[in-house]
Amino acid sequence: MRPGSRPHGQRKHTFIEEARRAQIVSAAIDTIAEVGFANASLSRIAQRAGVSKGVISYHFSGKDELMDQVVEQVYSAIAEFVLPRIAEAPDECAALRAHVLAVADYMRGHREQLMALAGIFNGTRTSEGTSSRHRLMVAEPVYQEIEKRLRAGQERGVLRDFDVRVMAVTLQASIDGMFAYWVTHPDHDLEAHAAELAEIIERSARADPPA
Amino acid sequence: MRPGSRPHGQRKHTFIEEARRAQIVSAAIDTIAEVGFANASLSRIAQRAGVSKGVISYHFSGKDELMDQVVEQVYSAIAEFVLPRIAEAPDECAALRAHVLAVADYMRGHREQLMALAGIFNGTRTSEGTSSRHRLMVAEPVYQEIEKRLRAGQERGVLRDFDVRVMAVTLQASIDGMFAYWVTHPDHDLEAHAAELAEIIERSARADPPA
Amino acid sequence: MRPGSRPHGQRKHTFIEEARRAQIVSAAIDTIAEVGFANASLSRIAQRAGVSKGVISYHFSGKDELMDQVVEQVYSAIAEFVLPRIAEAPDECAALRAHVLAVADYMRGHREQLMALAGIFNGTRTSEGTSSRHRLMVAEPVYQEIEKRLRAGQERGVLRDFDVRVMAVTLQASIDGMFAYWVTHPDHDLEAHAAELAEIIERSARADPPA
Amino acid sequence: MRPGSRPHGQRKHTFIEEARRAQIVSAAIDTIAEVGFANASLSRIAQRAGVSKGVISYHFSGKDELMDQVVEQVYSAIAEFVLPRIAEAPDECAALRAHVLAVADYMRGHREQLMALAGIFNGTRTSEGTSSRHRLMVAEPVYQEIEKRLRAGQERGVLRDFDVRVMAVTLQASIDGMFAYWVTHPDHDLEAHAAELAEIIERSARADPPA
DNA sequence: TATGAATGAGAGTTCATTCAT
DNA sequence: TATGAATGAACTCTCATTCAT
Repeated sequence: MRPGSRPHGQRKHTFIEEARRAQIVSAAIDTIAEVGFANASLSRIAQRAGVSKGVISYHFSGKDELMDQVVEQVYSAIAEFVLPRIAEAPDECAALRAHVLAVADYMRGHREQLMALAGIFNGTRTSEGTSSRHRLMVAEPVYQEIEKRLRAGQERGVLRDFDVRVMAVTLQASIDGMFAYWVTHPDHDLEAHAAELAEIIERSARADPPA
Repeated sequence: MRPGSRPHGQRKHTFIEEARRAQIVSAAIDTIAEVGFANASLSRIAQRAGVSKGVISYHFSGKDELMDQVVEQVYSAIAEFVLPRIAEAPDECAALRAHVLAVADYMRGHREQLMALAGIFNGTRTSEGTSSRHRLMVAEPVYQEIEKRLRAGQERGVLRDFDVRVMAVTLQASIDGMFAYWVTHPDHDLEAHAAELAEIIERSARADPPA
Repeated sequence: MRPGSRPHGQRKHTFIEEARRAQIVSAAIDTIAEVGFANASLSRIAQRAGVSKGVISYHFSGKDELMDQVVEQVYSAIAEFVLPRIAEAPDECAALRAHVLAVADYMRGHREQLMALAGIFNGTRTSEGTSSRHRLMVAEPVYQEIEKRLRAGQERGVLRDFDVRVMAVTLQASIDGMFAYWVTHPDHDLEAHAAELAEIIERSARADPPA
Repeated sequence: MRPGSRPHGQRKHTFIEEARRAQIVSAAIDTIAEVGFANASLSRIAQRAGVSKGVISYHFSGKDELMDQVVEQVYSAIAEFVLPRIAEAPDECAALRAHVLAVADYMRGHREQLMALAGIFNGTRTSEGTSSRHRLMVAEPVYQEIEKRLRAGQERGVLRDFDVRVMAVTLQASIDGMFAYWVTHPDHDLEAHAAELAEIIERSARADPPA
């Protein structure tokens, strides 16, 4: 709508434009993490960003686009951190362990970011009523990589013959659960939890030893 | 502050009173399932129930109490269905399988109910910003039973020496994940998923065979 | 309206009917005194009376009539107490003193009643915007008596030649002020205040001594 | 809780901002004067101001702040008008007269303003049920000045040895009563009333002539 | 670009009143 | 007579969005 007048669409953004957007996205993350998605009004976000409310409307087509940007940015950061760790793994079993441990590592350093992510997914409902997402802490490219590894592991005989989709969903859900538990129990030993979870996953996925 | 002569407290409720409450709770469940917790206003709920907005205020002290009732009712129903199935299991390993399969069975028949439950938990934020809950589909008494079984299984040597808390959290998260995946993929074979998940859980928890 | 079906108009009331009305009026007084007129909903009044909300609507045509009854009852009680005390006064000057002291006496024993009265007058606005009343603690018959006495005193030369209306208004306002001050300063010595006020009134009203 | 980026706190207000606030305060005064405090909803006030309801919430933190502003503004205006008139008085007796006459003068020109003031004080109840105020038409600084004058007059022997507090309360109440009578009897001669009242006050307060 | 101002819809809640039983 | 249930309007307040400057 109203072409040219607003930088919302697929336009090329200027540098200063991008800086403002990043600043606002960052303020949104902090705000959601602190007061929850439901209470993260544009007013509050603008206030935290130190800009006026109108600025947000100027740079984003609406609250929805802002939230989309938050999600995108957080997912990019996760993938950038986690993917290399998976890549280093010598085999598929190790890759699963690496995934769990890497995400836990990332959690420790980005609690707020991830709380915002969770807040958005939990608070945003599609018109059909429920979040269109069934996973939180796992970015799309990471998910793809995991599925690929699971299949490769099965082909190489390292992993047993489970349903790949179910295993992937379970893995992600377990990671999300770890995060949720940690958020509600801040003194919980995240590292130990990750180690235990890695063991659980490995045992559930690895091929039976030859008789 | 405390409202007038409304039947909110621990009063004895008449039959017709209880009927209305049940009707409203039911309308709330349907509404949340359809439009999500965030959009489930009292107006909409009342509209769906076919009553005026004031009726809800008359029968419940506020939106919070209504949501509490929804949660309570759904959890009661889950526990009533799942606990006996667990109880029938011959040993701890079977109990874990039974749990997974029972919950999946319940899901199939109560999709909307559980979507509402998820909606409430996801949409309700504490003042600190995130849901105080880290699990959804597992009612408190069921959780207690599972922890007890895990410990008993370890003592009897049927289950290996994992961290009980982590295993319980993972189990619940996996079940929640199964539900979330099914909700976003309605054609997904829930029964098959449950069977796969049960296998995953059992493999991750059972004791190693003697060498 | 709806003649015969409701006992609101000038019908003859049965004994039990009157008892209920008195009970409700009494509950209204207590409620207003405690929570203020603005917060004295019919719900709360009914609750305090131990009856259902509908009973009030049955016995009174509406909230307005109930409030009218409260005022009427309180005023009757005041007049019944104060008029004899004025009547005993030997002369007009003494009558003014007697009035002030009698009302103060009554106040001490009927704080709540009078707070309710004040609450109603202050809280009820006519459609023209302001209370139609300019005095509170002085019932109509008492007012008439005072005006009569003031005039008589002037005719007999005991009181000086002031404007009777202004003096009466000032007298009433001073009494209302005494009550208001006492209500906001419960430890205030009401008896001493009344004595001082009587002196003030007498000095302002009595005839100058002959030169 | 605290709202977004609204200009409520101790911010520097722009000129246009102040203009709007003044406009809304003015509309509030008119509305309260016309329909009474109890019926002066934000809707009505906004309607009279010719703005939307939200504007009030934008410029004031809530209804309470708006009412506070009304009171503050009216009291400031009263004090600004009355205090100089008292200051001009040659002695304490004249100061009392000046006070009464000045307030009456002010009333004549600001009927609506003062009706709004009365409406707010009468309509606003503390949790204990009654207005925390026992006087209306007398602003705090004026009250202080009066008490000071009364004491000074006693020390100089111009005024007799009454209880200062009681005299001050009575004076204020008499003024409030004059206003209330005038409001309910618009044709009443306010100037004559004030003159009579001044005489009443002076006679009640001045020292006895030496024998 | 950025802002403060304004809007209007919608939220939850309270309440006087009505009515079938 | 008395009740509990229901109504619908009105309340204050919040918020995403729009727009003139």
